[in-house]
Amino acid sequence: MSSNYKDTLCLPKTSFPMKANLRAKEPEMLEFWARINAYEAMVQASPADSRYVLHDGPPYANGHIHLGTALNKILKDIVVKSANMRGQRAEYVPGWDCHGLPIEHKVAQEIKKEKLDLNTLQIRQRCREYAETYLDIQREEFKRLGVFGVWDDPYMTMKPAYESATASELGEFMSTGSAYRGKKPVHWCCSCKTALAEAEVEYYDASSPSIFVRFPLPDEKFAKLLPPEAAEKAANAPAYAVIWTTTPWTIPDNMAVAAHPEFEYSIVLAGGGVYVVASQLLPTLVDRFHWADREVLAEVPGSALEGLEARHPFYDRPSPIVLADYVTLDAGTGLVHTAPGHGREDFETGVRCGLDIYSPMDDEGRFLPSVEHFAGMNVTEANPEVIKLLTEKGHLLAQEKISHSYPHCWRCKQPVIFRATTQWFISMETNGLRKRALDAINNEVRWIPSWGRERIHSMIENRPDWCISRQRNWGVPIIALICKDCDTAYHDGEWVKSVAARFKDHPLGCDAWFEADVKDIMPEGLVCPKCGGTNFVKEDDILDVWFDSGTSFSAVVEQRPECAFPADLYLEGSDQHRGWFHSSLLASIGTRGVPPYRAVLTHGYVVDGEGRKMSKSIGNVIAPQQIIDKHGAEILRLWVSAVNYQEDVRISDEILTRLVDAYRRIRNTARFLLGNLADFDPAADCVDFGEMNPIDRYYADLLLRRRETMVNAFSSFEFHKVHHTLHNLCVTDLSAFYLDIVKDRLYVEDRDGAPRRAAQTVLWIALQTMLEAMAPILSFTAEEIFQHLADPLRAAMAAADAATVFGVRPSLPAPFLEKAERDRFESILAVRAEANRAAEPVRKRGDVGKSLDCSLTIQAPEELLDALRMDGLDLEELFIVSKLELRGQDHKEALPNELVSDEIEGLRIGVAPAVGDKCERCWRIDEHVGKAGREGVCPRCAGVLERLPS
RNA sequence: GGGCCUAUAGCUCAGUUUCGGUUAGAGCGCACGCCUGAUAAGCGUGAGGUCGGUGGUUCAAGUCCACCUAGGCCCA
Repeated sequence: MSSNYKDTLCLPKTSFPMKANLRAKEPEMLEFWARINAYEAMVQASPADSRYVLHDGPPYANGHIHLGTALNKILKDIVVKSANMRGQRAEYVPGWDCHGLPIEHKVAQEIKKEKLDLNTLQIRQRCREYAETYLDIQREEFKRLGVFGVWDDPYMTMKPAYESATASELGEFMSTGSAYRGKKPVHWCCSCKTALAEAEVEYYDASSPSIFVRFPLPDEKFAKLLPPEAAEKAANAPAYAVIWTTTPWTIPDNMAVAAHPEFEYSIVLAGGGVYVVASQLLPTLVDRFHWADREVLAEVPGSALEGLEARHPFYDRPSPIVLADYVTLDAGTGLVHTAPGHGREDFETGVRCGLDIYSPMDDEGRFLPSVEHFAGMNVTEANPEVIKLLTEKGHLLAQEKISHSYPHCWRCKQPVIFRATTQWFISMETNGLRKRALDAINNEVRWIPSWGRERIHSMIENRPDWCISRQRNWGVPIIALICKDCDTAYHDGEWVKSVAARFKDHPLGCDAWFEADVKDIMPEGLVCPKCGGTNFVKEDDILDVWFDSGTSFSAVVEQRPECAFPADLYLEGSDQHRGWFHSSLLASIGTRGVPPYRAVLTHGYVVDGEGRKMSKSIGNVIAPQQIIDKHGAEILRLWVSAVNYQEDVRISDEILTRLVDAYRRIRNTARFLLGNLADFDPAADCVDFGEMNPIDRYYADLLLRRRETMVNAFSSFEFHKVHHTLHNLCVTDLSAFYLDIVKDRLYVEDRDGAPRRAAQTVLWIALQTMLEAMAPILSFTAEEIFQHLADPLRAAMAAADAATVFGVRPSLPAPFLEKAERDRFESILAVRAEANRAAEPVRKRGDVGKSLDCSLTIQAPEELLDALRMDGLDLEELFIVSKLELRGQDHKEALPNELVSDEIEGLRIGVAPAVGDKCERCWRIDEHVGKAGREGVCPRCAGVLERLPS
């Protein structure tokens, strides 16, 4: 009986399922998008004359994607999709970084396992295949995330055209004179006869000799550091600076002694000599050197020692004292033996102080014939001989053995040495590269967040010249010819570019260089400008992979029709201030004079729920695939949108569980809107704001304001603001307020009557607002909603032929309500909140159940009563009660279950069960039920039933 | 060891800039109710915070300064 009238209601109707079943649905949606080419449809729906160029930083084609790469790609996808949704054509050309050591390593391991002996071209082919394999794997993984782009035509740094562009940019640096050949110490394996990159070096403990050596210090200026009486005592004793080293074999290549400018040094009279050592280390040294009767003559800061001329302990040459702030007091003497050809810091000191970068060794680590005492000896052989010679000269103060962490070759496990080698560099100064880059950082690029500016600025400010050469196979060759007779390099820029141009037309790109005979490459009649020789060999170094990716502006942004130089945005993790942002800036400033990007956006790292980095050893690594398998890629996308990615972002089971909850809420809200819009045709049924009641007007305006907030948040890349706004919109604005309020009207009133159509008009605005905000983030769900829209709705939202939500460009009006009207309505909502509070104890007692059971009496000051008496406002509807009465302050008797408001001065609310019978159709309680000619229903419902078509 | 960054309810975020100024906010989750016409839904109420720590400036500090702790990125 009670359900007799259910069929006469307009209840929601939709085929949109409550349960998302993302794991199963997402692959279907991806297929659908591929079939209709949704990416292309999205791009084509945006005008070509308003472009937005996000240039993809290429991930390395090795291994599976991880949460960091997923975060990065999803952020890019949100940027691209939101740009299109706002009407800017943003195309996305994904790329991969293919050359370089990690791949060459893996391939080398395979080759070793298979016991093969391959030449350069064969190795390169294996590397190429390896990169392709992982590129394909990653491409599928990225697509699975719902990321849109030209996946069937990505850029790759190993494609012939790309390699040609890279080599050509090198030619440009050669032309301007910025590129040069120079010396630099690198890790060197004497048994493999090769340079090793940092990644190829393994550290483990080894035993080394540890020796303390005195360097004669016969400098007149030294005596001036002593007070007069001390100088007298020292007058007849020879002076020495004392150093410590664990690599005796580098003593022959010593060029200086380094002191820390701020440490205090003691000048000590002991054993007939005057010694300089760091004061703090003196006690340990006294024991070690058995200085029983020592006397400290003076204490001076390291800076006072600068420029004193010590002498090499066995060669007749100076070894000046220089200053360096890497000197420590952990061990040794506080004075550091400096061999610029054999250590990284030593090298930098050498460059800074104009020392010779001296490293007279061959590829096997044997001293050259020119080296007195040690010619032909390798490191192991030279160590005892150096110690022997120092002992003979009387300069060895102590000798021990020490076990410490020492670098070894990853391949042959032998200890490695530092050796100065010939490398190629791009000068930071020659053409003012450093200064121009710093200017661009300060004036021409927007850094988001703003501290990115300072970070990259200090890196560029302090970096040494860019070493662009690697002694490897898998990369773009450094195009140059080396004179066999005098080791001079020929690298004319135009010639380099002409060789680079050939790579474009070779099926394997720069393999052209490796397979070519030098005769076919060298310019006709080339003569060495230095020695007049004509015997040249090809340079066999390759380029640093950062040079490869750093020239993507040339290979991709300038060339692809989807892009335009300079790019609007580069978007990567904050590690790329040193990496890709850095190399791209130098390459572009160096060859184009302008930065390659207008803005640079960085995101943080993905860390676990406690803020710790993910690592295999801690066992806290979460793979994207795990999350996709459990929750779906959509939840991962929602996570990206929810967190503030400018800082490190946390992920954990709890965080994901919360996001699943949020997802369900958003989905259900959309479902409710769909259900209640099933019979709505915007073209025919929309009601003007001017004809709506105050509730509809307020919420229509509120939705438009929320939309404005979200559109702005997208523009400023504050996606977490979009997320919070969208979620609050669903939870509070819609579910807890508007939807709850207008359910009555939607279900009960005349299907085609103005009151119901007005509510639907607001729902229609809500749905469009949601779809617009969801599409870039919750792409799968937005599309699913779009596909469930009834035809008239879809036609109203998109061009008639739009087959995908990404073809939609909603046109909604700006917010329209005057502030005064908003404020007035909000003061009424504040009373509503108090009414809820008042009803709670009555409900707890069981006197009333749902809100509609209640009858409210509101007593308030006249001013507030005026506000409540708003034209056209049905307070019973707004408060969702069956009866509501207002009364003035002059009433003194207490109200039933009275609540005296703490929040609003003078407000009292009484709550009682409403009087009358429950209308079987609308469930309101009314005194006139059954009295309007229909059994069990109120007069309002009787009227509606009367008008129903039979 | 150096440069840059981060720290506000169990979780995700507001509030800090240009102006330091009532009782530090939201949503989720949680607890307790209600509803059964959004139903593996929906509504209501409530309890949760020494604003990482210490010290300083000030009439007044989540907000400004110094130091410390924990964590992250990049270097050494």
